[in-house]
Amino acid sequence: MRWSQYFIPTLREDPADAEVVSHKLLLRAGLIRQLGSGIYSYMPMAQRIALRIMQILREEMNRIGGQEFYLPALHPAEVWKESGRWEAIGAEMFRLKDRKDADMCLGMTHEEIFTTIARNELRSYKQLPQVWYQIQVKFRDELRPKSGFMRLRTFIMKDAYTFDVDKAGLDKSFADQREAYKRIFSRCGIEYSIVEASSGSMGGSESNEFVAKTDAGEDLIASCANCDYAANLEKATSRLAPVKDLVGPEAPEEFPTPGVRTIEDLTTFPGGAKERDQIKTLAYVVDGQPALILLRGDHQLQEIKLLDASGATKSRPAYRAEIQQWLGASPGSLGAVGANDRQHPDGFLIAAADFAPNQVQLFLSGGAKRLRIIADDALKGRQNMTTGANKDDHHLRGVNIARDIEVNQWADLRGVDSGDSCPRCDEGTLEIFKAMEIGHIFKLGTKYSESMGATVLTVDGKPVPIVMGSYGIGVERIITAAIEQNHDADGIIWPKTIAPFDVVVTVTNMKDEKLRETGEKLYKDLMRAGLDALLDDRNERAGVKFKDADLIGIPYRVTIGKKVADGLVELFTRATKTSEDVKLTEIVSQVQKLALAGL
RNA sequence: CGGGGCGUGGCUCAGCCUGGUAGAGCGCUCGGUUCGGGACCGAGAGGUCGGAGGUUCGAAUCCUCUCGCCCCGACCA
Repeated sequence: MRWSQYFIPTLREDPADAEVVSHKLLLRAGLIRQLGSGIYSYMPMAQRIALRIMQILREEMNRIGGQEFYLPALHPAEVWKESGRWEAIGAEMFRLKDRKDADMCLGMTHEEIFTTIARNELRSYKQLPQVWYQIQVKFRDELRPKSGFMRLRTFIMKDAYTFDVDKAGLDKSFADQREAYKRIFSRCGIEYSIVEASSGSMGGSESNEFVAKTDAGEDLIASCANCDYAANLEKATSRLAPVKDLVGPEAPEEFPTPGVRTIEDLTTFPGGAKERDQIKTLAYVVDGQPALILLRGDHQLQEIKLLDASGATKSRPAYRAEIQQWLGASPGSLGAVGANDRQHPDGFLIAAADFAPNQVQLFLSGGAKRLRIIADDALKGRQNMTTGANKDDHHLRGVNIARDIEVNQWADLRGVDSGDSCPRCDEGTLEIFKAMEIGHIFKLGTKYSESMGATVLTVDGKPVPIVMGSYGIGVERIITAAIEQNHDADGIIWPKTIAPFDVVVTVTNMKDEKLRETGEKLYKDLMRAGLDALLDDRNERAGVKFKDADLIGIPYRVTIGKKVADGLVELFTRATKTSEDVKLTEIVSQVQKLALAGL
C-alpha cells in the first residue's frame, strides 16, 4: 500500500477518553474509532491485523481437526429456553423481538446453536469426535464496557466446541485444544499463563483460563515462582503450615471481652488469642438464605469460592439488623457455637433486594429455619480456639470445632496472599500479578447435551448424552494484549506475526527524484518477494514519517535517504530502535530473511 | 444501578464561578522558505457551544429535564 492513499488516521495527542495504553495507542495509531460505549469500528489497518490473527486461529484449529462453521448471530429464544439460559442469564444478553413479537436475542456464545446441530445430526458414536469452530461476532451487554478493546459489547470470537462419546474422549479433545491455544498465543507473540479458574455460569467440571500478564488486566493471578502452578485468585489456594493445638477444656468457656470488636482487638486483649487461633465468623446472605462463614482469624474470604462451593449465584454480607435478629449479637461478638439451635418461629429476616441499610422497615421474613454453616478447610480438626459468644462483649474459648460446631459444609473459601507457600511444590512461594483473560477452555460435560437432548448411540446401542467441551478466544483481546505487552513511549511494536505490514519503506524526501524512484522500486521489489510492504510516499518531512512509523509499529523500516548515492539504505528495527546500513542490492533478501525468521 | 468526571471547529483544551460580538494550539486549504526525529512565515476555511425547555432585554455561561461518553464500585461464560 501507498501511505499517501491508505487510510491511517494517526493522532498526535492522546485522546481524552483513553486511559490504558492499548486504548490510547489503538486510537492514536488510527486503528479504531469509537461508535458507542464498548462498540468500535475497525479501520483498514486494524482489519489487516485481525485477519492475520484469524489466519493463525484457523491454521491451529484446522491442525487439530477443527472444521470451520459460520453460525447466525441472531437467535430465536427457543434454544436458549431449552438450555435454561434464557432465564439464567440476565441483562447481559441483548434481547429483541421480531415483527411477530417473538423473542429473539443476539448471540453471546454458541453452545446452544452448535448443540442444536449436534442433536439433529449426530446419531452414532462412530461420528465422534467432532471438533467444530467458527470465527464470529458476539454480543454481550456488559454492565460496564471499558478500556477500548478490553471489554467490548460486540467483539470477534473464535469459539470451538467438541463432541465426544465419553469422558476420556473429552479429555483428549480438551488436551488438543489446550495445545492449540498454546501455539496460537505463542505465534501471536503474547506472553501468557495457563491458570485454573472458576467456571462461572458456563458450568462444567474443569476449565483453564489463558491470561496475558499486564497491569491493565482485570484479573489477579497467583503463580508459583518455582513450579508451573498458576490460578486465578478466585480459585487459587496455598499450602498452610500445620497447626498443633493444645488440648482445650471439656466445653467452651465464655469470658467477658468488653470493647473487643475485631480479630485484632482480641489478639491484644488479656486472655485473648492469636489470629490463627481464632474463628472468624462472617454472616452472609447466600442466594437469599442466611449463612455463617467460618474462617481462621488471619484468613480472608474469597467470595467467588463461596459461590462455587455453595452452588449459589449471589452472595452479600448480612446487614447489621439481619445479624442482630439471627444471632442476637453485633458483629464483633459473633460465633457459630450453638448457632444451629437458634430458632425463629417466623424464619430468619432477610432484607429485600432494594433494602437500604438505614431502612429497617424494608425487612422481609425469610423462609429459612436454620442457619447454614460453611467452614473453611483450614479449620478442620482445630481445637482450643476462640470465637464470639453471640452475646455482645463476650467470647468463647476452648472451642473444638468438631465437637462444638455443627458445620454443614466444608470448603476452600480462603483467599491467598502473595508470599504464601505453593500448594503444588515444596519450595515455591506464590506471587500475585494482574492479567487479562485472552482465552478460556471448558470441559462442559453433558450440561447442554442433556438439557437439549443431544445423544448418540454407543457401541452397545444405548443412547448417551454427548460429552462436550467449549473453547473461546477473543480476537480483540489478542490485539489488546499484544499492544499492552509490546509498546514503548513512541508507540506500538507489533509482533511480526500479526503486524499489519512486514516493512515500511520511508522515502525521506519525495521531492528528490532519485530517492522517490529508489523507494518506488524497492517497494515493488519487496512486494514481489512476497512481503507486505507499505510505501511512505507522503509529502511530509522525514521526522513526521519516522514518528508515524514508530507509532503504528511496523516491525522493520527501510529508510531511503542521502546514502542512496553510495548504494546504501538504512534498515531500522522497531523493537530495538537500532539501524544499520544495508546495500540496496541486498536489502530485499535481508528484510525477507528477518521478516520470515521464526514463523 | 451507586459514586465521581466530562460533552465548546477534525484532535487536545481555554472561556462558564461573576450572563453582554465564541477563542488558542495542533490538524486542514493556498502561497513562500525549508527538508533525517512531529519546521517556519503569511493568508484562509471550519463551531446549531450534546439535545429540549425555562429564567432574562440578552444564555456556551444560570435553572430544570434529557441524551451520550469516561473513570471507580457493583456485576460479568
